[in-house]
Amino acid sequence: MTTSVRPPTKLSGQTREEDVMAIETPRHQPTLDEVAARAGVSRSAASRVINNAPHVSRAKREAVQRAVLDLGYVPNPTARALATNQVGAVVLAVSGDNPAMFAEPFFGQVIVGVNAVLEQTDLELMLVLATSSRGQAKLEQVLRNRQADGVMLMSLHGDDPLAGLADRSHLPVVFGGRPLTFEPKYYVDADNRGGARLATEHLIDTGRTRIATITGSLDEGAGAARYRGYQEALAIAGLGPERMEPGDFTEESGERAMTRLLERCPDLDSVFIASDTMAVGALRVLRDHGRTVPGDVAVVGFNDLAGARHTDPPLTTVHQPVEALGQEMGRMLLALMAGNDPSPLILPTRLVKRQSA
Amino acid sequence: MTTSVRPPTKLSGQTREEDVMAIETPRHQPTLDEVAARAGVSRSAASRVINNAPHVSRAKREAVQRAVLDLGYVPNPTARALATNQVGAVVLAVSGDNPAMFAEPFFGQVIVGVNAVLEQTDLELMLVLATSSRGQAKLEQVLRNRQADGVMLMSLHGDDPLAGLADRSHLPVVFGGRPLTFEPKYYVDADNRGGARLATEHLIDTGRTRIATITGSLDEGAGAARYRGYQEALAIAGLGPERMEPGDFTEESGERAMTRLLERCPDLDSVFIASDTMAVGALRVLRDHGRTVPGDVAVVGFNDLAGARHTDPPLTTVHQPVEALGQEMGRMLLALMAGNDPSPLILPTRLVKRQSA
DNA sequence: TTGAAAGCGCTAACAT
DNA sequence: ATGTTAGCGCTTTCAA
Repeated sequence: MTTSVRPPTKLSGQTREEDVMAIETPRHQPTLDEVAARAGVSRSAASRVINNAPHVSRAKREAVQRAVLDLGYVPNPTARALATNQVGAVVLAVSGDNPAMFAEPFFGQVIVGVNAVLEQTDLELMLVLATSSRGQAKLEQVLRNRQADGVMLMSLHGDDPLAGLADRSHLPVVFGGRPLTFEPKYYVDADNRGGARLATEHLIDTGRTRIATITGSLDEGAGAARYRGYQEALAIAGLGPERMEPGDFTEESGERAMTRLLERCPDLDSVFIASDTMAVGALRVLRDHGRTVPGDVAVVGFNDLAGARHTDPPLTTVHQPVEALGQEMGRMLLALMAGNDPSPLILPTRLVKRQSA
Repeated sequence: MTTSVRPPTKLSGQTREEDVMAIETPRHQPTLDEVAARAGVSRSAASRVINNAPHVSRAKREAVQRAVLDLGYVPNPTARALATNQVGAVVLAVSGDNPAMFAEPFFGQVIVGVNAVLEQTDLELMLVLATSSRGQAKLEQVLRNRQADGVMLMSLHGDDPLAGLADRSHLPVVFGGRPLTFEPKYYVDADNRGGARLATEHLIDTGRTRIATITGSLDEGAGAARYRGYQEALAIAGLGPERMEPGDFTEESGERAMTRLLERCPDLDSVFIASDTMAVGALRVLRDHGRTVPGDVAVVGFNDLAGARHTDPPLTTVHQPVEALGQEMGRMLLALMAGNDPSPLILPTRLVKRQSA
């Protein structure tokens, strides 16, 4: 009945504090001193046991362990952080101009991967959506204040300020994907260029000769790499001229680009599209223009989204191991934090053949 | 060239420490004592200014402010946390048996919403995927150790242990969605029951009389609520008997359920399906069985996923404001942490009419 | 209004 | 092997 300033957060107010005088009264987190007292040893001894450092007699070690168990002691991470200057957390920062972009399933998959490896450790995961200037400022705070022991950076655009931020922090940094303007020392990337080549070569192998492309944002690493893969495949096969129309990974841009492509190069017999999302838009435009797929025009997408199986016709596309990407980012960061010097990683992509090409 | 134990994390090793003797030498984070010294005041005075507490003369206040600016002082959050027992972070925990589930766009959207409101504050966002027992243990750690000042809990199943965990932590907790077994004091939910009624009533209004349903997991709040909405609409219209077949929100379960439904109730003229994902599977089964949509069978889904627009035919479905859900969860948690007593919230859903019904 | 001093809970250097 | 002693950087009594 008392109205306290602190929010009343019990879900079910069934037990009052006084009711329980039993052994289990976990209101108070025991401290290291209490453990030491209970075990009849000095605090440093207790500390040594807890961080299993050497120089502790077997007897004392066991006494401390018992006390820890009895008291249910858990070291206070904040105090430890203050003393060691290590906080026990890493941050995953996602760049981008549009916050909503983060809602794409891609990031969720990456997080699942990252989480899978972090789960094996005692590190916590902080998430920063550095999509607004406010978001960037927050990341800056986190890095400056060392609220994290390591950083993962994703989907940087052009000359993204985040790279500089992370660099200045002198924290271990791993990049997810390579920015355009420089090659980070530590990164995990999907083989976008190779995947695009695979896709284009598949078009070539199935007899197409007038192969167009709709690119993603060319100021992003992935967009540029996929475009280069297309160009390479064409060059190797001696199949110019290239027919390209830029998009920005959105469905609408896929529609617009396909429309323009149809105007500019009515003779095209196939198109490699740098994302499934754009491909969905492009398929609709093709249908509206009376072109059959894959009869008149073969289409290959990129990403292998869940929906790619259900387009009409089902989309042939390039699969990239997104969850593995997250896992490897996590592993690489752990390696870095352990003082190792891991190699950058490029994960293979593969073609998933369905009906559209 | 020196190989240190600490990972070398500079991206571009262009400047050596000695090179810069200029004003900008931000290697060392200034401490409060340094600010105080620079301003010629005591540490407590400086502290008061920084936390804009009263009892500081105008002169000193300004001196401190100048020193802060000069030195680029930022309080150390860890030290502050140790002293105040408030860490400046909140945790978003997602329950569920399958980690991969988190990859669904739903959670990304929620996070975008949560982030939008957290961005206005100095709070950091921690993410815990409590999908494995290890994940649950981590959440337990975080709560026990007070590594967060507040908790948001999502998609709890049946009698999820997370609820108890959060309760015992005595931290402010808000639920995203309502668990089945109890009604939390603070929650934000979408109007699942209302949405299901809307959907079913639409079927009724367009002349359907033999209306079936494919439910989601009935041990989840959303699944159960949508089923109840269907039942209510039928009851109000006097349109029994109900034709229901349980699913679990996955596409495969949608296929299976639709197949069984067609066997059990070959006369059905419409079906309300508790998720778009299941609806995709069901549409395929209907097509395979030669039933036209919406001619023979009208179909309404739930969620309004991005893909719902592109099914064949485009799916009529119930839209829920997912990003707003995240925002309101964030707001509610802030209110709780500020010592207020916010009301639980149910966000409206609405029917999006496309071609399938 | 002001400053001194005592913590917060832990780690680590040092002496024994 | 063990304990003592300083911190880590901040907040917060308390006395002046």
